[in-house]
Amino acid sequence: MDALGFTHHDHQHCISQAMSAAEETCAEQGLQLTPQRRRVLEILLEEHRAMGAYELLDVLRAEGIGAQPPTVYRALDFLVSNGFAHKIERLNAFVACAHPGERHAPAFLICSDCKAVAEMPSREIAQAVRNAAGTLDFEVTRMVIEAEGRCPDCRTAAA
Amino acid sequence: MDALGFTHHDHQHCISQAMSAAEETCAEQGLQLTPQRRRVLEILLEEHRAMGAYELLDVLRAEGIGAQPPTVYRALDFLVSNGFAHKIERLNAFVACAHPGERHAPAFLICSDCKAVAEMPSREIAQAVRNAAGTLDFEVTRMVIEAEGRCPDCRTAAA
DNA sequence: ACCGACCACGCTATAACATATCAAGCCTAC
DNA sequence: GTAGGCTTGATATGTTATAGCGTGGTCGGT
Repeated sequence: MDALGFTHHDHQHCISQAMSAAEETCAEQGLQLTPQRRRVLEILLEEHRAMGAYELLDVLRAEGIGAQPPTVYRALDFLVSNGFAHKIERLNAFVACAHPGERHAPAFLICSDCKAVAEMPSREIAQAVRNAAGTLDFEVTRMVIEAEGRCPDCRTAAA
Repeated sequence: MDALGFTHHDHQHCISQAMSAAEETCAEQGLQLTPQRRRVLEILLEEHRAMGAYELLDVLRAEGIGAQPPTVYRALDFLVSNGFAHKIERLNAFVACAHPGERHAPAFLICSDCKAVAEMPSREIAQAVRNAAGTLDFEVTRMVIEAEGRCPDCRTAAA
């Protein structure tokens, strides 16, 4: 199951593209894409789905890296802070960003059946949130937008 | 700090009103508002803010109820499932519903400074989410909409 | 009255997620 | 070369959530 979008595509291509984008952004902004950070991002891109921190930890350990929870959380903090990955609050899990580089409020679709996660267009949603918040004189700095339901594949399968 | 809305109001009134609404709804739908469930809802209404499950547990224990984590989580499951309370995913915390009875996709404002939580109007946001999901042929059954930022009081205080 | 289905609850244990803290290494800038 | 900042390693602990199993109560059918 394709977990970043519900459409199929050239997987190797999007991994290398995303890694290049990350390298470029880090170079531009003086951020250090260290081996751990790099590897965690690669894993997220390879697996192409939402993964828990401890699941990532297992992967690192399987590779012989004697990692501890803080190692993974630190890498994730870096990736999330700099827009290379997002946290899915509903799942307490993390996913590689589908649009690195672009400034955006992330918004997700989560399939209850197959657990796939996709980023969806969020401009109108973000605007609606800011409007609603504005009526209460509230200034928004960050949004969590996550919709749960059934992805096209699972709808077809269930029908 | 007022945690259900950012406006002040008659607190006792909204507690009794919400409890009545809950009783009525349960009676209508054949749901059992048992003592635990009732007490947890009351606590949420009284405290009028987002509370963690273990914080609720502490309150119950302080009252001499020898509760365990599953006790609280079961009560919360019931309340959330039936629309009497909501979970704030961003905080891993729970809050009494500000509009019990009304069918609505909840949407929240969370103040980063004072931690107050308010429900905001969600109709337009919910529609925008459904629209965006529709473009990916995704059927939405549940939404998490949470905006973090600064509430009017804290904005004023900071200025 | 008895039985079985269903539901809520009590309890123990443990899983899963996340952070505090302190020490050590490594750049690089002055 | 040494001070400061950033990254890492390592231990421990804090916080949130669920699994699993047994008990008792209620209600409808017989």
